[in-house]
Amino acid sequence: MERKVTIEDIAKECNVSKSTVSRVLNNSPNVKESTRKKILEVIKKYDYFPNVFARGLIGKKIGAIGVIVSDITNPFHAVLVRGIEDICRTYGYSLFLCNTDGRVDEEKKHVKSLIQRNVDGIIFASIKLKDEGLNEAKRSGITVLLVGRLPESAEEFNYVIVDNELGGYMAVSYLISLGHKKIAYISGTWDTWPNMRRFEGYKRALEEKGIGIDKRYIFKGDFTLGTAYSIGTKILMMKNRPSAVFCANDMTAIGLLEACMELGVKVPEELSIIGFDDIPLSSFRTIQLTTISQSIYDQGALAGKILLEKLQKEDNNLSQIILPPKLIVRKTCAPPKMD
Amino acid sequence: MERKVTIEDIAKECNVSKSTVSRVLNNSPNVKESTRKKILEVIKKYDYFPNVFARGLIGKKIGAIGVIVSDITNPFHAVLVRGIEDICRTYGYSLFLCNTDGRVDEEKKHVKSLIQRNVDGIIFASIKLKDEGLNEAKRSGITVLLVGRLPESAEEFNYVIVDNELGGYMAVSYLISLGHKKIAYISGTWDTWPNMRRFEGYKRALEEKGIGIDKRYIFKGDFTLGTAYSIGTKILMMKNRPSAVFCANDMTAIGLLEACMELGVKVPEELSIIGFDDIPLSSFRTIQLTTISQSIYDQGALAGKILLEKLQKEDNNLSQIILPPKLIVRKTCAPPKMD
DNA sequence: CTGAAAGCGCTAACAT
DNA sequence: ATGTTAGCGCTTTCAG
Repeated sequence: MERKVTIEDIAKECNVSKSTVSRVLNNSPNVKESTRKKILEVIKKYDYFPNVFARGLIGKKIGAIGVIVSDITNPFHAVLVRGIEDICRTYGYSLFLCNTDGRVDEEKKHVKSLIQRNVDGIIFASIKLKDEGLNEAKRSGITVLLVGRLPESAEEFNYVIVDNELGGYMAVSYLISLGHKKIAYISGTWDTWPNMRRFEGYKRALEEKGIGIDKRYIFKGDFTLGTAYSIGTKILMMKNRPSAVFCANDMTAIGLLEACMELGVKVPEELSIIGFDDIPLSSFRTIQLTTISQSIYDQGALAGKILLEKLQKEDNNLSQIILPPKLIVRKTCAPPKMD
Repeated sequence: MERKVTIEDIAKECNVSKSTVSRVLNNSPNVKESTRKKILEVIKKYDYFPNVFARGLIGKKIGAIGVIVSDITNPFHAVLVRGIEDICRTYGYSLFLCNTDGRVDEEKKHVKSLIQRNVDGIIFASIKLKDEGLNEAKRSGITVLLVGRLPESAEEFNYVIVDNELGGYMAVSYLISLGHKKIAYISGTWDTWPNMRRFEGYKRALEEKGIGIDKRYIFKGDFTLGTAYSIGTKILMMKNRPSAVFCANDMTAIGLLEACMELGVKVPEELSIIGFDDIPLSSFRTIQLTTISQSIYDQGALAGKILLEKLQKEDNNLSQIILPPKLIVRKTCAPPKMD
């Protein structure tokens, strides 16, 4: 448990004042090349690093950001966080992980704690349509960035998202192009940005092709496998059963898939299923889900990159990135059975 | 971007010195009850919290720990981290997440950075048999705790693990009790504590029942689905094919399952498969893997709890907890086909 | 029981 | 180009 070496120690060893050491630490140009070199050497020799707290105390950057997700156990969030963390590492940043389970009070607590810790930035991955934590963060002056989801009004925020409306449109258009007309939607948690946007896309595709929306084909889920499973069994027992289902996310699709398995309904022969997200699970050989890809990892990495660049350059311009979704054709969609 | 309220502000408002405020902040007994009450009130009124950096600067606890995993994308780690984080939240602690991809240099970097940040403790979830980062952390005087895996010599560390040898023994004993004799093992990354211990269990079960070890039935994998899949196809084409396979972890088992699916081998009728870990995926209706449960979430939560208790009580005794594994019977094991 | 003052390690004026 | 000094917010002797 060795005493930690301080800027003073380095200064002494080099016969300079700590200001000079501080200057080379902060890349000030006003240092003679020879002294800079020497100081750098000694720093290396002692494996010295500036004390984060002394720095933090005077309000400087501390090289850490917070990431708020609803549940790291959800593969979508895990992959997203991984993308962010990888970027953090290359920039020498550390990452505070916060799980909220989608609860506003937990989110607010986390935001408060992150503000106290004076993090340089916060990435929100599980924003609500109305989000208090977000506003609190904004008010504190911390740079924030949204990934994957948007709140009601996002004009004044940095964000990286994929075009969820377009994704929904693509999914349903694909189903239609296969010949489907009776296309159901199993929603995610209703009052949520991704669900809204995907549903918009669903409606647009149907309307453009003159198919029209049948309310009996719209089911309210919550993005979880369990709920989707029970909705699935209901759908499969309907008299005028849909021939295809657009699921609000992959977990929902997989829940439905399980219901099919349980009831002996063949996919895609008797029912086409398309999801949204492209989580790792969806490409498993046992699943092979056709879906709309969000490029989750890339989305996370891009979000991290944009935030950290912004931090380093002290760039206060807004970055608002909308990525295109991608149709991933696997094995759960086929033309409808003629009957 | 309101100015932050400091201890000075509170002191002024209460007509006391900041020392007194500091005393109530630190639960010193030497404060008159009435002044304490008043100070507490004002603190609440201004929603004041002590500056983390000023505290950190003088070497006090900062209310944060680091968690080092190899990959948060791996469901095992995601669940573990979730367990830890939930406990952190109830204790008001923050959590630094570190991914290493199992690389020693990355781990060392992370450890260094955590030491610099003066975290109160570090939880290692992906320890190597020989682990430099671990020793570095130990040397720095930070409280460390190991979960799930142990290094070569763990006498001097806190840990929470499950008995992996016993788990392996239970898995293989179960297979034997079903009537299997030709039992293969697909290993994890060989030079790794869980793999070693599980393999020991495999051997003990076989030897105790007088079956003996057949080297042709031992395959070297690496805990990943992809590798397991290719090993799987090889196993299925063997002339004297095993009737059951003990897989070093669930991902391996699922890889093998996929190979079976691809080659039309029926599970469990033609091949029994048992895994290890019980990740969420294993209980999916499409998978229904029989496996050895590690109670991952509980393990994480317990680890977090023990570490934080230790931190709060400044308890330096060693805690070494060995949890029992549990056999989870689902649908991938059956008696061997008679031939 | 309470206050004054020193000091944690660093940066940023301000001098030189 | 470099040194001196004040100060960030807190805890902790040391006095009273």
